[in-house]
Amino acid sequence: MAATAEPKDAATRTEQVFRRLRDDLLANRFQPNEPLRFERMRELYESGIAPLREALSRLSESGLVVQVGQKGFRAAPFSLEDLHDIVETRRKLEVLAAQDAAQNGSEQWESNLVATFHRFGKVSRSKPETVAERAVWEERHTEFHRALIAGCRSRWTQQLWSIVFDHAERYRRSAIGLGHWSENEYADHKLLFDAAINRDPERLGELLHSHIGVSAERLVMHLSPSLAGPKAF
Amino acid sequence: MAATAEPKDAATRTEQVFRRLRDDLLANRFQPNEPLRFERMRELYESGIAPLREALSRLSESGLVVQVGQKGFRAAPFSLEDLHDIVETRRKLEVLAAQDAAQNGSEQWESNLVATFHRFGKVSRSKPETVAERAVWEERHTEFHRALIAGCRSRWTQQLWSIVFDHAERYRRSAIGLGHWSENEYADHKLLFDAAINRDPERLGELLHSHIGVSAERLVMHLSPSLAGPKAF
DNA sequence: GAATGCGGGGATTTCGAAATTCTCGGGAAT
DNA sequence: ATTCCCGAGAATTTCGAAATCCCCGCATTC
Repeated sequence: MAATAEPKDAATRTEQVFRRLRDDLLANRFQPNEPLRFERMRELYESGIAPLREALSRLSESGLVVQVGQKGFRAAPFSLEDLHDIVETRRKLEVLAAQDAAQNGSEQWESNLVATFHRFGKVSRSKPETVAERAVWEERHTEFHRALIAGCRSRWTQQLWSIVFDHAERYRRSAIGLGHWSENEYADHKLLFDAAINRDPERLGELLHSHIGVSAERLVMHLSPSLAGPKAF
Repeated sequence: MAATAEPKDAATRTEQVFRRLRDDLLANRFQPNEPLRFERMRELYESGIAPLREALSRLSESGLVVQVGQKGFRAAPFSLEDLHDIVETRRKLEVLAAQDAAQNGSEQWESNLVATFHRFGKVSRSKPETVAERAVWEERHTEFHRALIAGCRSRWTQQLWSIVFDHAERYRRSAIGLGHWSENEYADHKLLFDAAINRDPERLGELLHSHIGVSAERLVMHLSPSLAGPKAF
């Protein structure tokens, strides 16, 4: 048996396509509202139509793609209104979940959070320059927030949080290259980390609330120009 | 142009299968954890395999069915733990959404709520006896709760609420025939309705919190015997 | 007797093509 | 000039069968 458990068999082709498609969507490798035609998808993902349709169907259920009538699939559109809603919904869920984790998280949650924050810290002390560095930073950042709420007792809250966090990440990553970066990413998250480890739900809630709010404001500032058009996309 | 908008073209076969499958799942016409084999599904829904797989994929994304490895699809299992989680998550979302609706709901939301409560009232003054009556009651009940939060400004909160409410409804309807019915369904919902119309978020929140809590307790009492087994299903 | 390896049967998964539907430009009628 | 209709091309949707994989019983071996 290997060191770390690796359940990622990538068993079925639908699964592979689903994961790669989701990655590409979150990385904005498709334009918002761009039609996802099968001919092109077949080449891109080296698959028949059946697995593609299944993966796209699943993604349409969580809103990353939209399926119109008999007109196929498109990458989900962007809009300032949607961004605002996403952020607010994520904020409520994450505050609830994190506070519950701070109160009821297990020993194992705590130690996993320490390890995850350590990994996040290593890539957050300086601004990521290359695309690859930025991708790693995003991964670690997501990992940290997930680890923060992983101690929450409600599986469903975590599941719903994942959905809106995905959408938030899609917006966030669309601002890469627009100079979207804050100098105190590390310090901000350190505060969250400390409040969680100190089991201080009150403070953790306040910090999270403002952290998400501030990040969102900065994001809206960067994205407003491109999203302000008359039609939402 | 017809009187009321009817966008239900039932255009694509996948859509039809999806809707019917979802209905059958919510009505517990499949046993929890029951394998959903394609041979049988083909006969039941008069469809090829492709639309079935797509519908099942979408349903697996929201958790009504689970897809195992290369072993196909099953109806989602039941467990007391899951029920508890569902109820708590729904409670938080619905309280948040309803309070926002009470504060910010439009004129149109208000009038639609009146109409919906009227329809609900007509079937809630006496206990539904036949299966058909009970089905109508469930429909109107869902309609009322949806209309209550429809005034909420957050589309995403409403969307996430829909997911957990579906699961809650599945549990609730599994208790039909076990004498699961309360005499004061009408009175309880009348209080909610009044608080919403009076734009009293504080009171509406409290009422909803206890309404969902009480309903859940009664439900757990009825379902505990069948769900208490060593294995979750 | 218990554990291991091997096929047969059944079920899922995937493919390639047929059927259906939509798009869009050109032409006729008003 | 504008509107409406129609048909060719293109794209989606659906089907039936081939390919693949899993379960399970049985024989073999230690």
